[in-house]
Amino acid sequence: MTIRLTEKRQRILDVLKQQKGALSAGDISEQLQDIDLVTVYRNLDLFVKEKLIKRVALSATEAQYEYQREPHHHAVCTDCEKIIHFKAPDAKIIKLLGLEGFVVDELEVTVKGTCRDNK
Amino acid sequence: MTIRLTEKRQRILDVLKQQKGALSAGDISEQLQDIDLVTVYRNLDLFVKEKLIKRVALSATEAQYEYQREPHHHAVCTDCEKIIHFKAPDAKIIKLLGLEGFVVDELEVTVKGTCRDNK
DNA sequence: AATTAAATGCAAACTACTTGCATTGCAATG
DNA sequence: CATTGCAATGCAAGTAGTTTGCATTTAATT
Repeated sequence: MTIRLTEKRQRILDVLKQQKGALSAGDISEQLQDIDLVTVYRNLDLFVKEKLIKRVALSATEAQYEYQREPHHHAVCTDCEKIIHFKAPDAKIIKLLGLEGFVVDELEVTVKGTCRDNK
Repeated sequence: MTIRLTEKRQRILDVLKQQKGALSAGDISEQLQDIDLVTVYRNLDLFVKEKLIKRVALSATEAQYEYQREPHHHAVCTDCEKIIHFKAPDAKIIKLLGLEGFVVDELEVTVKGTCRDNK
């Protein structure tokens, strides 16, 4: 399946592309006042299916989406709420997990703690 | 701060304690018909603050809560939606992450993939 | 027993998200 | 170039999960 990259889709995707971190549907809609929120939702779903973006579960209250650059993980600072992106040796970690009878497609590491800024 | 363990709180906590996996507020409310859903929500929030239970972001549509036994991680099967709990050598993994200037309090590993049952 | 504060329930509000349906836009075909 | 058809969008309304306000009950303290 290949998707049609309409002008509105392009612009929604651009907002995510320009953003370093994650955005909610509402955040995106605010930046694109002429595009209906419903259209934003529908296209975010589509982009996730197409693996152009990723839905991340960092907020408890709303879904957030990130443009899919190289895969990476998240460190959430419980003091300042800042989210740090980092890479890790995924293959090594998966080996450490020792999961028998489970084929890993995707690894997601989230750590909570405090960043140096809060000392 | 220490909390008062009322009868209803006890019963809400018991439901979670008996459950191996995670439950939503609605799930719990169904099992405790005489306790108002609002009370369930309020106490779940309280338990999370008290670190008696943990809020996990495994479902996209609703919050789920788990009784806090030993810390563990989750493997989500994308075919059958089953959630497998497993332990991992957390200290070793944290070392592998090489996070400079970030003090890790909590490690959360989630993997997505397929379990043997779906072959 | 009287006082006070916390816990609970009910109704209503609020927020994130989804669905139905009418309209518009676009692409392919004759 | 007009016609057909389907995909994309918007609007309004609906749904689901969660929160808030307020009155009432329960429980601890004196």
